[in-house]
Amino acid sequence: MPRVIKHPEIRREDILDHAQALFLTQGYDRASLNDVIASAGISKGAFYHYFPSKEALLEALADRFARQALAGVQGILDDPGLDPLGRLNSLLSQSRQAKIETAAEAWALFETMFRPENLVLFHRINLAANASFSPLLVKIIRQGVEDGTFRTFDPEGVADIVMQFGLATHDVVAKAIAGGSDADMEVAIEVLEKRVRLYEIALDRILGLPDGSIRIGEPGYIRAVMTARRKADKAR
Amino acid sequence: MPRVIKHPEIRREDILDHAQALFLTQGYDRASLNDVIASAGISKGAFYHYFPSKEALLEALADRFARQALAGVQGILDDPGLDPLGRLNSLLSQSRQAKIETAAEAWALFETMFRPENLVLFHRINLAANASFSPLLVKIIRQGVEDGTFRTFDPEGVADIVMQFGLATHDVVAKAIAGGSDADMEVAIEVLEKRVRLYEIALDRILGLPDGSIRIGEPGYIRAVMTARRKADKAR
DNA sequence: CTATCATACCGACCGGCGGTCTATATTTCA
DNA sequence: TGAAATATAGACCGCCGGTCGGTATGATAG
Repeated sequence: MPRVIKHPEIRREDILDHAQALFLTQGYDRASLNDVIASAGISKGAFYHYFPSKEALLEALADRFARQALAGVQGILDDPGLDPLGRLNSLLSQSRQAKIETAAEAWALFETMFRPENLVLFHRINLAANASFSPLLVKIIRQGVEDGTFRTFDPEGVADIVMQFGLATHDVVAKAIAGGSDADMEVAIEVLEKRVRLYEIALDRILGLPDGSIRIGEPGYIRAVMTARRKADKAR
Repeated sequence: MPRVIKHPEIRREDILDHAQALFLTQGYDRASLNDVIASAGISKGAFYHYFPSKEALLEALADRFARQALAGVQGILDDPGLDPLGRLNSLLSQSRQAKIETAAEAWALFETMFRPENLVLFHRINLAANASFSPLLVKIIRQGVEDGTFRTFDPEGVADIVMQFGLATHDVVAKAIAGGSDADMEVAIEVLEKRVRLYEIALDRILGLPDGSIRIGEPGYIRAVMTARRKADKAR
């Protein structure tokens, strides 16, 4: 039987792909290394040739996630068509408004990301994302402070709060999505929209802006994700 | 050899004590069940008589933590000597101002709590603490809204933000403590105090209070913890 | 074309893990 | 006092992440 040898980088990405699928569905702890190598169709020796440990695999996966997420938004920083407030709003609504047609994917992600068995994976991704997003945010806020749009004595701190709110929003969305009946969903949507409004106003005031300046995502997005969920449920 | 049989509840607490010591020093994943039972001086059979799994042990530990933490503050809710703002401030500074003489303990806790291997343990504790603290916070904020001290349309949301800030502060403290030289420490203290001031002002504005109303802990607390750290370092 | 060597890969094997199970000791109380 | 309920012991199980000696493959130099 001839051994199939792919280009090293492709093989590495291959392993990451299979690991991602398994980790997201079963969790980092529950998906064993044997599962990963079986899924990828390689031997243990091959795996340990590319990664020094299961832990390192997790780390690489988190890095890849963060890099992909960052790639989608880093154009915002230098977009000459936007002022600082516009940039901040673009960044805040990016992941949400992006493409409503992928709401089903968004649901799948939310559904898996906040399951407790994915805590470790999620935490790593978060660390990596934080490390790449935070400087971007800080730059935007600094630009705004310089041109007088924003008022704050601690741009890094505000950036941290923005990241916290972003994460918390995802958390609330995940909880809303987890709900059962249609009535539950409507209530959850209301709660969620109230929460998002609170975060918007909070950021307005922290940055010394008039209420209504900051806009986090489209309200329709939540309903779109929920509808995608309903469809996915029916399909089962 | 006569078998020593303690009162069931005492035995359970005993196991929790030993597990706590091991989990906090080595982390939940690294400390094996065998380590726990060896430390507690019991057999595997005895352990599984009291807990259905290692996971359940973790859960019980988190619950105990949360219960202890809550016990220290629940008197605040009904303290007739405090108005809503006073209650909120008491709650916010409680864990910090409490007893400066235990700064060494506080350092030990911080030092261990934020180590990555304790992520799982810490997350559980946090969930449990959140579940018990949040209703308390919501009640206080509602009281304030009713008597006109606070202005917000989403008390639960504000409570969530308060919890977020509290956690983030701990995180920043932990990072500050992790630093190396004395100069590093001074810088870290400055950053931290700036951050706390930001959180205070943010909460002021979110709740429609004049700047300077909310007070999160004593500024001296941080320095006290840092000093305790320096002592502990020297002792080693 | 061939010898050489680093790279890519294989899978049996290892210690230790969380958890199960059967047997036994101890307590409780009719 | 004796039987049922509770508490404890520790050998054992399947599986996990990781190691290791060995083999196949590809690039390079003579």
